[in-house]
Parts: sequence; structure tokens; C-alpha cells
Amino acid sequence: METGDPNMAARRRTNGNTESVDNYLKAILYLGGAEESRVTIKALAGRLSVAPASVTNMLQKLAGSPAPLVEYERHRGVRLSSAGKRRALEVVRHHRLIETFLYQVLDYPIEELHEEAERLEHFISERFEQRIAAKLGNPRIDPHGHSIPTMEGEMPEGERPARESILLADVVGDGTFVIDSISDRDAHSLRSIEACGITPGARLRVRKSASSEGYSVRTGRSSKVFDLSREVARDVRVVRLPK
Amino acid sequence: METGDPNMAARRRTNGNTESVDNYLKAILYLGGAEESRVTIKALAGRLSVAPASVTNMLQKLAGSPAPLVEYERHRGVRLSSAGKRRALEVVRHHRLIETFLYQVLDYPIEELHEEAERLEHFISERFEQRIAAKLGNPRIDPHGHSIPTMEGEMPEGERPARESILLADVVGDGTFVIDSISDRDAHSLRSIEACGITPGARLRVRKSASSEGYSVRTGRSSKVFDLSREVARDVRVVRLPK
DNA sequence: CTTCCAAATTAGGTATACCTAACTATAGGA
DNA sequence: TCCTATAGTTAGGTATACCTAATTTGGAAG
Repeated sequence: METGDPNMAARRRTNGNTESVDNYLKAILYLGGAEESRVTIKALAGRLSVAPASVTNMLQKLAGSPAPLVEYERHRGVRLSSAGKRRALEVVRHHRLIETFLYQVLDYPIEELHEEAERLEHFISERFEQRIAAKLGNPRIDPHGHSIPTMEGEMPEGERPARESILLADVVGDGTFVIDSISDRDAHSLRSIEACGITPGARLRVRKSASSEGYSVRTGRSSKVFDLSREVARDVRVVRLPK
Repeated sequence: METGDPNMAARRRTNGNTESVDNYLKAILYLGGAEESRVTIKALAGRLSVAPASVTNMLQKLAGSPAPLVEYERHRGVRLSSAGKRRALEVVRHHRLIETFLYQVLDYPIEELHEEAERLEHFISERFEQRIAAKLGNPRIDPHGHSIPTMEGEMPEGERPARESILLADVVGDGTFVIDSISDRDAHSLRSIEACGITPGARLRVRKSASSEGYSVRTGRSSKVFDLSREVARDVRVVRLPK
């Protein structure tokens, strides 16, 4: 105990943004994609599970501040300002470092990483970030195969998911692949993915499943064959290996 | 990335309480002391750095809910209900486990433990709590010498700070003591405390300082003498050793 | 070139957790 | 006993971040 938090009124985070603002920035970063194109209000509303009106409000506030985090024009969507992008990447860095830490140091099951990281990413200090990064040897890739942005707020070279990666669900015909990354969205899906030994960097031999809509896969040098549903195949990104 | 937090509206924590509610409960626990006596609105307002009117409001809300966390009567102060006490101890457990973890696993300097723990205590999951506890070997004492409440929400036997402990600042005459615990309130004070080798469990030989209002102390079997101000001596609790 | 519809915006409202200012109650001293 | 000072309470207001309902806008289709 012995607390007495003189932290005061504002529900601000380490950085000065609220949790909510961080989430808007992350969503814009994600939806804008590599080209950083304009993001629609509707798309944001969908991703954040919030009414479109709420999005308009928030964006107007963010764009109207002295050092705006977004560029917003009525009816023309929104994109991150460079300050906004830096901030968004910092939160993503937190998220992925925390996931890596939970996985490697605290032995979390892979399907529980996301939820915990999603909460904690907003509340850790600069020091915490640096200590876990150091403890992990400054990792560049998280347990799902995603690149961890640098401390300077940039996506590192050799970005993952790689530009040339495709969804396993989009694979046509048979072939051999390297597993690029897996989505952290759906815990249930992650369980099955892990169960077949799919892990970023591993080799994956794929054959369009005879039955069903799915895929038959073998990982690494294992001869064990697993069947994946189309649904689950949407959560795996792969890069085709030249035969 | 790949977030999409369907976590929704309410800014609720793992447990179902807001950060703010948690802080009220902790403050009542602390101010009520071992006897769990009624706590005044004024004392709470002071501890939480909030206006008395805000305290009244919050207590009315907490007392009026279906499963009240506090017992509150107009003009007669407040105490925790048993549910409230359980909750408060859970948060304290989080706080102290996190401090221990930051100290032992992430090599935080002792004076930075409190601030980080104060933020994170509200946001960690049950799983996180259990994993760090396991990693640390289910510690019973935190780095400041305070008892860590059990998972069942009770203060363990051999409670620390010990009932018979006194403030170093209240010591009269010379003597030998065991250091019981140190306050985590003031980072500056913690620095000086650590600098003289004061650490929970160590032996402390005390002599009323010739000059000044302070105390001359030697720790363990060291012959090095340090001078502590009265101010700093208020942050150290000791138990007198029979001569 | 108009029309219409989906997308966006505005208007007005909710809950949380604060605040200040004004009022009231209680308890201790004269 | 009474009476005032201090503690506590009520009333009314702020900011954040949501909501729904009503309105506006702009671009694609006729």
C-alpha cells in the first residue's frame, strides 16, 4: 500500500494520450495499410466497434488539436500525421514486445497473448518497454511473426508480414511455403494453428484438401498431415518457396 | 496489430471495477488500519487528492450498488464490506507482486517500483498475477518489506509491517533493531534509504545524532555510519531487538 | 444532369468521475 | 445549553467518450 497517487484527474497514459486515442491511431495505421491511404469513417467504426458518429467526433478532436495526430477532411477520410504514425508505432511496439515477453518469459499459451497485450500496451512506461526489450535481446519479431517497430518508431527492414506474403486461404494448387506470420485475432483459431505445428519461419507443405474446402498441410519435416478449414487458413500468411 | 478490441464501451478492469473504485478501496483499507475503523471523508479526500464532495458522491454510489463494496452512513464515515476488503487486498496483492517482479526480474531501481506498480496493478489479469507469482516462487514479502496478501484475499500471518514495529523517527535513545519495512511513497527518500544499506530484515544500530534532529545508523555488520534526517526516518519501520 | 443512397455529419443525450460553491449537521468548547 | 467551526452534503457544472436519431453530402447510376 502506501499509495496516494498524486497522478490526478486526467486519465492520460505514459505518453499523454488516452487509451481511446491510442486505439484510434492503431486502427488508422492498420486500415491505411502499407500505402498509408485514407481510411473511411465506416471502416474505423467497424474496426473499433463504435458508432460512425463517435468516430467523426473523435477525429475532429484529434485533427483540431495544436499538434494534430491525424489529417482529417470532412467526407474525405483520415490518415495519420507523422506524429500520429510515430505514436501508433510506439503502441504497436509495446503490444508486440509485451506479447513476446509473455510468451518467452511468462510461458503464456499463444492464444492468450493478444488480450493481455491489448490491455497493457497503453499503461507501460518507457522504462518497462526498455527493460523487457533488453531482457529479450531486442527481438525484431514477435511470436506471431510480426515485425516489432524500432524504438525510434519505424517499421524495420524486412518487414513482416512480408509484402510478398499471401494468405494461406488464397493459395491455389499445391506447393511448399515458408510460414510468414499468423494472425493474433482469434484465440480459437490460434489453438488449431499451433496444434498443427504452424509457427513463423517453419516450412509448410500444402495440398488442397480432397474433401471439404480446406487445406491439408504438413509442417517442417514432419510427415503428419493436418486439415485446416478455410476459416483458419485465413489467419496464416505464407511465402511461396521456389520449387 | 490485428487488434479489433471487441472489449467495448465500459472502461472496466479485469475484475469489474474501475481504476478509480480500486483506488478508493485501497485508500479505505489503508486509512482504516488494522482495526478497520471507520474512515472519514476528509481523510480519503486527502489521500486520493480529490475534493471531499467527490468522495461523498463515490461512496454513495459504492454503498448503493446491489453488492456494496463499502458500508457508508451519512456523516459517520465509511468502512469496507467484506467484498470490498477482498477486492482491496487483491489490488494490494497485485501491487506488491508487480513490485517484486520489477525488482527481481526486470532489475528496476527500488525508487521506481511504486509508480509503475501503481499503474499496472489495475490492468493485469488473473493469469498474469499467477504467472509472476509462480516465477517468483510465491513470495510473501515485497522489496519494501510489506506482506503480500494471499490469493484468497487475506493478509498472511506474520503480517508486515509488524504490529510491534515502530517508525525509526519515533525511536528514543540508542539501540539495535531489525528493519521491518520501508515506505514506498517517496522516491527521493528511498534513494537515501537504500544508499545507507537499509533493507528489510537487516540489523540496524541506531544512535541519536549528536548534531541535528537526525539519526546515526549502521546497518548489518558494517561499521560505516550514515546520518538520516528525521524526514527520511519517518519512512523506515523497525522492531527493537532485546539487548 | 438529376436523383438517390450510402456514408458522413450534426444535434442532443448518457455515464463516469471529477470540480466549485453553497448549504447543513455534528460535536466540542464556552 | 447553545453555538460556531469543521466536516460533510447537495446542487450544478466540466470533460471524455460513448450512444441514437435526424440531417446533409457527394458520387455512381440512370
